Amino acid sequence: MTDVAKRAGVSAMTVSRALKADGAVSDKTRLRILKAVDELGYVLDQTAGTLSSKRSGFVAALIPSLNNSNFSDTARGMERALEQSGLQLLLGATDYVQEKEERLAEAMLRRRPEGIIVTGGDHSPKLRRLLQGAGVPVVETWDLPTDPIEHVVGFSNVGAMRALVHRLYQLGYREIGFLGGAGLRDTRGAARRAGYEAAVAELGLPLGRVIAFGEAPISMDHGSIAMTQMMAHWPGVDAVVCVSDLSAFGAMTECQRRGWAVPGQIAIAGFGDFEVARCCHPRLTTVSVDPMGIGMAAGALLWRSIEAMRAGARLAAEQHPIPYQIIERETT
Amino acid sequence: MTDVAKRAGVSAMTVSRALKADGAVSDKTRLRILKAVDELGYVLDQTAGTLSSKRSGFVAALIPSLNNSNFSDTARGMERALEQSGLQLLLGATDYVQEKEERLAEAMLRRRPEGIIVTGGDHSPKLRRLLQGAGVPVVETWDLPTDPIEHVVGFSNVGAMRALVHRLYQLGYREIGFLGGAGLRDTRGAARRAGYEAAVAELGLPLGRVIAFGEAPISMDHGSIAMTQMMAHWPGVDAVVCVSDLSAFGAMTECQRRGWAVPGQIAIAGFGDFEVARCCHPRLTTVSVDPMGIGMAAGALLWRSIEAMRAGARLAAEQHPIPYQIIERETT
DNA sequence: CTGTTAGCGCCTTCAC
DNA sequence: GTGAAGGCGCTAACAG
Repeated sequence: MTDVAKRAGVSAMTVSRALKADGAVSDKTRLRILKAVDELGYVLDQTAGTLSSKRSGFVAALIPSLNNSNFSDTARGMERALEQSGLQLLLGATDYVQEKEERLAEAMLRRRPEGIIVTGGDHSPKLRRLLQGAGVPVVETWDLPTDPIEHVVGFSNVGAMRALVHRLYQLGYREIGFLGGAGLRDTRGAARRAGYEAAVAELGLPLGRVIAFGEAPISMDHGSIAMTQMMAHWPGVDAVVCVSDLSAFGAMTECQRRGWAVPGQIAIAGFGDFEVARCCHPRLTTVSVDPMGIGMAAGALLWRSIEAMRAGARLAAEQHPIPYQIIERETT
Repeated sequence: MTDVAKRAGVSAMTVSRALKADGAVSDKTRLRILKAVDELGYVLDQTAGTLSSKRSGFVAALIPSLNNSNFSDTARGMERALEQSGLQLLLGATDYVQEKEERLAEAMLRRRPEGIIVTGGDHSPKLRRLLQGAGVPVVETWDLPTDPIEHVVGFSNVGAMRALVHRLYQLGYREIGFLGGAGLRDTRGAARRAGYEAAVAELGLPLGRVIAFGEAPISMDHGSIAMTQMMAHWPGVDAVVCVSDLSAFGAMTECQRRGWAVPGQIAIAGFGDFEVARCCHPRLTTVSVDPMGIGMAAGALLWRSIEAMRAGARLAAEQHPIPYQIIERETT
């Protein structure tokens, strides 16, 4: 910066101002400075800026998986909401593993983010302490935790899956199965299973029609294998709901390969409204949860909270429920 | 850090050492320090550490899209390769837009990454200058640029698509079409189209069987629409190759909806070996390009280059071609 | 194995 | 609108 200053015939302080959006520098001086910057190929060292200004200029977001359009849409929503703020979004993928979430959060916090967004409401005690002690706003997404850390933007996975099963009941299905993952890594998946179990109990439907295997992320292949197992164990099942559209798609193609008519012999419903659900043949019934809306709401809330914090205030914790919607297509 | 030091009865410097993996501190002292760290909820400020040590501890990777398993697998490969290095990987998505790639790269460089990985070999002149002037190792991936910035890990998209068309010719197809995007945003997509055009010219097949519309990212829906257009314009086409498996899948489901037999009436091949290509019915013929292998090779190469740089040396530019493979399944 | 000193590159604060 | 002084929190370098 000193080199640039010398070349432009000003002080380093003036260069610093010229490189800020709102720096009070005359147009003539700024032009001279920008020319020097360009000639020298100078790139501001934000690391030093962060240290002296105590503003890192970024927020961290932790999502379970990059390669899941639900979460990457959420990330795009956050990016869009933060566009005007000047804050950069730094993403980390936890691979559905709490321990990795913890390590990643700590790595982010060492770089002093001005806010942090996490997925779900189920975190290790250490992570909760870390986030609460970080002194920056926190938003939990994709869930409605009973004991939130601070802000929340999400929906009830239990409620959404429960509503789907009730709808299938209305449509006349009487022996409804569930395909999902084993293990508790995917806490939203576990909540959806709980919603399924609550619904079949309420409706007096036969219990136990559950195939749970494999760890998150549950993929298309899982759905294929789980479907085969389901029909082997419970040949009378007339509809299956799946933890996500990906496994629902795998289940459906398995039916097609085996010559089981969908929805004639067996109905299938997914969760998440992925592109494959809209495009496949027949098209999948599913639950749409507006992932980009979650991201935009979370980003906007975090930004308001950061603005409050910069002004020395503190935004009271907010809860934003996001609506979901059952989308009936051709597989039911 | 001073607070921690006081509590542990040592100097700040000793705390700093205790928090590094290889710091020369006695076990007894370290234990006392870690206890104080825990009690105070202290989190190291890496921003200050970066400033004084001149090591930011992260590398930047720019990919076109997060929600594309090819690129997210590449990212996972890079992460795996960098695991032992202690470097954190920070991802940025360019959405296939050069201007956004440029902005993102500059934002990353302001944070002083120790290395940078970009996708493709086609960048704005300003970005090239920026990367060359950054003084850190650069790896270009997913392509074999004729004029690389420094290191390269990739394959020829032209060659891979050309090989696919030649294989279809061997199988007996004589009127082969191409479905892809319009515009040049997706430079790899443009290269694949060039490979298709080279092949049909070489083989003396009828030219012009190309439907190009829509901007990247080309999705399943694009494939459906493009397929309809293809059959309207060129009803004699007996095989289509697609810029990616996603559009190939959309094309196939469109055929199923319209009652066009695949592969009986029309054969379909995709590109990228996405999960949907392995799982759909019938299964898609495609080109597999080992995205995780690209990521691991790129990450390993970058790490060697960073190690050399830290030792005051400089690794000569390397080119790593990654093999691709045609996978014949049920749609051809 | 531990401590002291100095400085990383920028921005806050104050002065003019 | 511009400049000077000082310090952000840490680590390199050197000393013991």
